[in-house]
Amino acid sequence: MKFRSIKGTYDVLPNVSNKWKNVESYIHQHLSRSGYSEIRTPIFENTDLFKRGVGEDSDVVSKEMYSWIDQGGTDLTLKPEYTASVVRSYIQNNLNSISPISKLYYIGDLFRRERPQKGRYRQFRQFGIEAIGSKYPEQDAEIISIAYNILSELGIQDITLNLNSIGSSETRKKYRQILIDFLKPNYDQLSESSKNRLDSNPLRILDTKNKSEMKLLEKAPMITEYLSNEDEIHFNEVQQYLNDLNIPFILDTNLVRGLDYYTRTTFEIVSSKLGAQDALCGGGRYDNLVQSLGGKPTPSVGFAAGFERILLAMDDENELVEKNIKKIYFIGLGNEVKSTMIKILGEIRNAGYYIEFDPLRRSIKSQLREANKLGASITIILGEKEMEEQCVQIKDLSSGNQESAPFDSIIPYLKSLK
RNA sequence: GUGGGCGUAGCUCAGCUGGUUAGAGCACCUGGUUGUGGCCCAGGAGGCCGUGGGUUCAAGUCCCAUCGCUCACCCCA
Repeated sequence: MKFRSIKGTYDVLPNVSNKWKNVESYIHQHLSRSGYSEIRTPIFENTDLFKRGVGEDSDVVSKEMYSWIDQGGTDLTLKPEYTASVVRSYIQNNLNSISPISKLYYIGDLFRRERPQKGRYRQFRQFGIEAIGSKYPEQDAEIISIAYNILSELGIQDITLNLNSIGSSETRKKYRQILIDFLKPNYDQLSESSKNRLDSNPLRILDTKNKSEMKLLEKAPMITEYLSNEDEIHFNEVQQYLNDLNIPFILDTNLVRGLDYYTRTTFEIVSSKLGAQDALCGGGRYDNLVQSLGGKPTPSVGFAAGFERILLAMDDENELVEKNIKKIYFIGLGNEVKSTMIKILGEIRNAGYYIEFDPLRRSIKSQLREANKLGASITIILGEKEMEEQCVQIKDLSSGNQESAPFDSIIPYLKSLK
């Protein structure tokens, strides 16, 4: 086969597109009910936006972005994450002047050139929310609870909320040195990648999966011990509100996120139903991002969740099923009938019914089989006989009963069936 | 970028230690009388056995390479 979809991309085929649509519409509903408004930003941005926002040393920026120079010499990048783009728009459009708090959500496709595996694609879909403007812990708690509730209401079982605070940037600077001081004497026990990170980004060593490293880290000093007074008060309040909301969480002092902009609260929701890529959702507070992208200092919190992983983790039985709508199948027989058929079909469709016809000019037998396969409950049959009498046959497929109806009373007849 | 597993019909897979015209189930199409579905029955279509090379009298089967898929490392949603 000559052409196939690019590695790490996939087609959403008709048999699953409904599932996507249902999940998306549920998310739209839930988020607007919570007072969040949708924002859509372009699929590509200036490369520098992500370098500055996400961090030049992060893996995402340093080796996973789809970037190119366009014909005008501009360095562009397909969005590898949404937050930087939303914040750029927030600043550019002065959303702060409309309200001191902007509650935004998004649904869209992102691009990262990673090696594909279960739950990880090069073009993938995320939804997420950003609350820009509040520094208070109840905002953190709300964000976390929205994420948690959406996932559990979608019927995903075995979800766990992991929570941590990585403190303010000053706290982190202090802790960073303490961690380095702890790891240096154990340098030989570190993996290659951790050795490399020791200077560039030692905190990332904390969420290693390497068993011997994990053991070593059990004795490592925890970041939560070094939080400033204010960090700690904030963190305690977040936990208290989550308790008030009855949202179970696990404190995970090794939870350090990969994007550089996070401050204080970080969290992640994982599911055992996934493979190695078990994070359904991740997020946290980013109090410095707006400023570092050129806006006024504005505290913010948000999260992002991956659609592919949600669909993987969703119980098929808990699928949000579409209400059974009555389908009508129009059977036309013979050439003389076509133009009348098209006309009646249009009228019925305009009246709001679900109706389709056979564009292959197949036999009545085939058309009835097709109607049956599609799960139609009614067929309307129009052949030469009916043309002479200016009527159609309306057949109920479950009972097999069939009655004729004159052209001008088809819609009243259909209405009487309800 | 590194490693493991796997590539036979649209889908899920058989094909024993290399040996005749490559099979099944599901799906698809047609028919079971002249214009009536589901069930059933009969028939049909559909395969460069991923690709290229090698070993052999003989390769879907063995070897090498290559491409693709997949899982894991890594990273993250």
